[in-house]
Amino acid sequence: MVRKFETRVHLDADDRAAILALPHVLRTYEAPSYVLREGEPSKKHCSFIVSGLAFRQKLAATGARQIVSIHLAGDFLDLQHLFLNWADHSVQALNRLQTAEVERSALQDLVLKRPAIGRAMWVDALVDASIFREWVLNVGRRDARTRVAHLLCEVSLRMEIAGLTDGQGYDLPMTQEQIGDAVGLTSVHVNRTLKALASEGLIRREKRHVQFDDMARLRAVADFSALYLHLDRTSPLPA
Amino acid sequence: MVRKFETRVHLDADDRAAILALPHVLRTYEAPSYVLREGEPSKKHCSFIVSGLAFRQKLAATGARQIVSIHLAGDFLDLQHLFLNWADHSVQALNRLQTAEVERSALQDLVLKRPAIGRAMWVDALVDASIFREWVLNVGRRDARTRVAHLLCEVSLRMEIAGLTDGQGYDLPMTQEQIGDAVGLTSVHVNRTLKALASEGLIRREKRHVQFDDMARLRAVADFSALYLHLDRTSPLPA
DNA sequence: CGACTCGTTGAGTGATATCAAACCCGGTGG
DNA sequence: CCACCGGGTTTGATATCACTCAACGAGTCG
Repeated sequence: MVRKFETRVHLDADDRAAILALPHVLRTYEAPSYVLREGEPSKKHCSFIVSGLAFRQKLAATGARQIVSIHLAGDFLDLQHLFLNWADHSVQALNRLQTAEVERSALQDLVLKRPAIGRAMWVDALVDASIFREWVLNVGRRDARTRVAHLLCEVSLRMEIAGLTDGQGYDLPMTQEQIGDAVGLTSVHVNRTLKALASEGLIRREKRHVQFDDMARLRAVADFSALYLHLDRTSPLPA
Repeated sequence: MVRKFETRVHLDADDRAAILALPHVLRTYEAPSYVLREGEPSKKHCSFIVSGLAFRQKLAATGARQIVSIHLAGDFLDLQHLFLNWADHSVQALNRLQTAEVERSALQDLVLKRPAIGRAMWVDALVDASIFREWVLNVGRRDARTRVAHLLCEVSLRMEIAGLTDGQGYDLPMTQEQIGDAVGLTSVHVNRTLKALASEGLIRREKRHVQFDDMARLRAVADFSALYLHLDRTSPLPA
């Protein structure tokens, strides 16, 4: 399962063995529990998602919450803190979440000493950063309709890639309040926006299941381009 | 000068030599010129700032611009793309900008094969990501006053650390429109907000020079905590 | 059958955007 | 030296998107 993540980025040689040899602990979290808390010193271990969804969040002084990214199977949860001393944000489970934990120091070693693995991790971290940038744009410069459409598109595509859906629809286990916190809107306004999208025929939904009939049109509305997800396999530099 | 950056993160052994041995080219950009353009394939070289300021930006379909981060002397400009194939955003000079360029492949090698250097670069990239997250929060969940105050605080502190100011004040070579694009507001509203901050005695300004009399109070207003900048030297894991 | 969380809807408000004009100032050219 | 120009700043008037407050409905859990 760790391997699944590795191959996604680009082929490795035999250091695949090194990864599989990593001692790891499986762990499950229930719905709204914390994997990591803002302000804590970094943990001794580093975890990534085996199944389920999680999100990163930060709090403003007013108490307002901002969800900063969403993660699904195959994503690292605290790669972002692998080399830092303090957690600058919290990570929380969105539904039943299964993670695999490995020793932080062991992972650091792997990353620093095995070039192929290091490269894979770099790609992962840089793509995460790219997503953050896109979110800054999303939240900073797009109107409500575009914002939530964009979120739906991103999650859809990433789920599809992770093999969790066929791109036609999926269950998004987020409350409208959480969606609002992710795109910088009120739950009330998210509700209205979702209804508007539905009445335009851009999405269909019942409960928390979302369905897309015309992804192309939705993407147009969402100002969505998959470029920032860097889905192309990164070459070891064209040599 | 490359060294300055390295020591900032944490001491290295003799691979300092490896860095200094890197062939590099100095280059200067004038005010509004591009260092990198969104959508381009990654360059053959990787540059970081010797002097001057630069910023990253992305465009929405409406033509609206979002500035996604600001960089000053010592910052890497395209570390963010070191292992990716396409630029997902543009980088532009804010004033006269001097950069040092090194071969991308040479840098990759260094990062992947020399653990100490790799660690330093990791820290740099992860801190950048942390700043992106803070910006998502800033733009998503704070009101105008807090947003621009926060931007002023961040730039001030980072400049101070880079030795470019004493924290009492500095020249911010951004138009109000650019400030707006950085915090997700209109230039008009930025103007009003700045005036409000000034009339509250939180900042003094003439032209583009900003002066702080009571940084503590400004930070309180800005909801600013330096935690996300991860200024503490990162230890190679407490061993 | 409460009690709770989440979703939905309405009415009223407010923060920020939009539009437009005036102003300031450094630069340039006559 | 002055007139003009252009980019940036400042200000006012008005518009609007999204927020707030509040209530109600539906589903779920004990």
